[in-house]
Amino acid sequence: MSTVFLAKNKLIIIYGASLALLLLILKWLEYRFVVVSHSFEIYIGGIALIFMGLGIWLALKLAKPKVETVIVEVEKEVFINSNPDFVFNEAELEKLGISKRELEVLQLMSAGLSNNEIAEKLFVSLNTVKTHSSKLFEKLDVKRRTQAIEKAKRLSLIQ
Amino acid sequence: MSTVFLAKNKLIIIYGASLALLLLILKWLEYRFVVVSHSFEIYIGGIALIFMGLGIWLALKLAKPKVETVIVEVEKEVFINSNPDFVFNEAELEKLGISKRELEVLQLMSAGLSNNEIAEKLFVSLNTVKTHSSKLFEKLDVKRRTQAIEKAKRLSLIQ
DNA sequence: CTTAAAATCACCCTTAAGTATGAAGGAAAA
DNA sequence: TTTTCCTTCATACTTAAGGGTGATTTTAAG
Repeated sequence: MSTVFLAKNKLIIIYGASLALLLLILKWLEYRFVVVSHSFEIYIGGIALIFMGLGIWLALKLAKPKVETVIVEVEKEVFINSNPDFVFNEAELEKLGISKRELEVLQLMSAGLSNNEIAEKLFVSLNTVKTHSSKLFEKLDVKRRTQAIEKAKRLSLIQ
Repeated sequence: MSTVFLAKNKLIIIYGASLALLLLILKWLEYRFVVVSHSFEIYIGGIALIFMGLGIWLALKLAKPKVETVIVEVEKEVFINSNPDFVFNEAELEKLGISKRELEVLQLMSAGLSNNEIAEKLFVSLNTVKTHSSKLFEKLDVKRRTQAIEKAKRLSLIQ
């Protein structure tokens, strides 16, 4: 308890001790002043210097440290896989009669997946994916998946 | 020149002026001391307070600020699908070692053309297109043309 | 409760895509 | 001048993609 008290009030104790020491020096200087009567300016100068030093020390110890914040900008590239100004063209989707599952297949096609990978991802057979893609090509009036991707992107059916 | 000098030595000038003012106060207090002979302690206390204040002010003014480095990660959004502000990533193209002809094939692939159509358009044989596309896939580290298109768009190699 | 569309899957077949390997001419760099 | 890369093309082969047809089950709408 007492050690904690000492540690917490360390600065105050040091400051108090310093003041006591200063008073002693003052008394001694006063005595000297009485003996050597014409050293008044030196005495005042000493007091001034000591208290200025104390002020500096106090300020440096107690003042909140000035913090100069240096902002280092670290560029972190974030690839956005979605166009911010992408608006899904639901009207066109309905107009073409493309179903939910077909759209899913289309999106995965566009991501570069093969029919087999799409089948695995959607937990259906390869044949199912082929059926979906075939119907998709009919509805989009295209012949290949690459054309389907190009057209779907152009029509804002996919991002 | 003189204004610059004044600005640069502002602190020193202010400090000098403060010292001059203090000397005046000192002299005045000295006069008071002569008149009212028993106010010595008050005089000393005043000196002490003034110089301590000066010390504190000096310390606060002249103290070197602690430099705190704050690393701020600035997310640099890299949009890849937006057509209007498309910037061709030539650096990435060179980095991957993709040739002019390979880029042409890539662009036509992305437009939805088949290898045969690309061959016709570029007046080369189907085998040549296949060679180009194979090397393209190697360089892009992909396995299919749909993947190549997706990655190339992501890297801003094509629009 | 029908009915139609959607989703699922299968089989067979054709075509396209992609791999591997080799080769030859041309242009630019070492 | 040699070397390297690009471009071109060929053959043979494997795998993926796509078309056609038919069938079953599920789901949502009339």
